[in-house]
Amino acid sequence: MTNKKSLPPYKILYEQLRRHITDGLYEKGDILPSENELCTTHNVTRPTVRKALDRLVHEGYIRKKQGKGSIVQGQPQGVGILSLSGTTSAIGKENLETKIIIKPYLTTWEDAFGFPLLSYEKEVGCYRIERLRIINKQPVFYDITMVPNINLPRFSTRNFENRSLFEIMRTNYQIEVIGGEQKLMAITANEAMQQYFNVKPGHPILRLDRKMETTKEGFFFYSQVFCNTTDYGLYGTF
Amino acid sequence: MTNKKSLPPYKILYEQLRRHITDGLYEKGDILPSENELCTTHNVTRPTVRKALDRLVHEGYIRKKQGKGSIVQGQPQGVGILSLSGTTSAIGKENLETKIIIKPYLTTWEDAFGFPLLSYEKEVGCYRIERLRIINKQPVFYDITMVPNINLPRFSTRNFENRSLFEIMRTNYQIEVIGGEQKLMAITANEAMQQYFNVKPGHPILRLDRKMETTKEGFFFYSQVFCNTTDYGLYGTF
DNA sequence: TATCACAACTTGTATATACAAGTTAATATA
DNA sequence: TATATTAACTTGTATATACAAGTTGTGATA
Repeated sequence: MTNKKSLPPYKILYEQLRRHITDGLYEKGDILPSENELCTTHNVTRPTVRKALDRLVHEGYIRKKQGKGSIVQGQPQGVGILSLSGTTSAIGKENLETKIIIKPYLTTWEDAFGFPLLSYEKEVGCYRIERLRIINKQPVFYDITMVPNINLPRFSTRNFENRSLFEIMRTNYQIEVIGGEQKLMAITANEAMQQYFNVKPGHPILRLDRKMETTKEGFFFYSQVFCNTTDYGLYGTF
Repeated sequence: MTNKKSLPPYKILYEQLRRHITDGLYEKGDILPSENELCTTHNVTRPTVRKALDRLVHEGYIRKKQGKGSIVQGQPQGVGILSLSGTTSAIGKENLETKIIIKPYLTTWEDAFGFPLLSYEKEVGCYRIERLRIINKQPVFYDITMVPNINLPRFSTRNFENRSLFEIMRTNYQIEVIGGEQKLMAITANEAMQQYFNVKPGHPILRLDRKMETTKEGFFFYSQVFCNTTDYGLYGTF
């Protein structure tokens, strides 16, 4: 909360409502307080409230109905392909277990999953982390993330077990994902995938390569997610 | 243009700017006229202009930079997984050829690709169409679309060859896609896919099942897209 | 010619106000 | 008790105005 006061009021309201939804204070189907009510309780005017709500609409948290209210959609689901969420918020914490296969370590870049790197990114090296996501005791996602080594104190000593990388970036470094690019393709399982997902050679695997753009100018990070979609496809709303 | 006059001014402006971008009047990197300039030329006020521009930002057409201007990003790319675009706008018309394998015909529903159907949807039956999308002479997408038979005069006689279904819905029926749900998974090629994509058994295929929600209340349509991603993965920004 | 300061532009954020259009609740009447 | 009408709520759309903060261009000066 150290720098919350410096945020514009519409962002404060947006954050609070978003957190209320993701924390379950509002459930799917609930109706948020009306715009007028939010004006009163937050001491702002209606255009400010509407700007916060519009962003919640844009990100899939709520849906508005003229004359009725703002209806909670619940948390947008689907691994980041459809929203800015990371895997954790896509699947939901209660069903997802994150296992750190390789803790973050500082290294030089391999390629950034096919995305071109800028020269200063190459210079600073990156933290590389490998994780396995398990849903109901079943390995479903294997992902590799590379984060450039730019002003990330104590990054490699943080606890990533069962925590969202997006949340860690956001709360510890004030770095928020604001967009990015991604590529999707179907491949067959290589040996690492066969091992992690316990599947046979030839098993189809979904691969998602992503370049995340952030609020910190010139700071991108990269991830590659392999998904065994036999039991859990990727699902999302848009 | 028959009902353009009944649209609110911010939507008219949004539509015009969107079309200017998709038609290539503005190219990636160009800067749109300033907000003040758009106020003058469209005889509206700045909040109205900003609402139109905000929607363009939201959909990935432009990016705003404080003090500088609204920078054109070009058309958002990536098959619908990341935006409301259909396949045609995702890949770009010049590289994409759409071949109608089975013209739209009225039929009863098979299941809607795993999405539950409402009883009135079952009652009215649907138009089913199968298409093959070819990029640089190479079949890449095979898709099946089912559209409920609700007030769609002359639907089955329209020309879908090399045209966007989204555009046809939009211009002929004033039905716009406003969101939806989708599922993604990796499978191996079945016999139809082996034939259409000219691939061997066991070849990995990306499957995308979608339920489109529209501006017409209670009107959804459904599609299932199979992608051979060997040469063309799905790409998008978000 | 280069540099600095300032003006003039841009977008970002916000208040205030008003009316349109949709939904729901309350009240009157049959 | 049921129905219809109206009031009171909701979101949708818009104008007007003001100041903050970022970027760029212009003019003055060294």
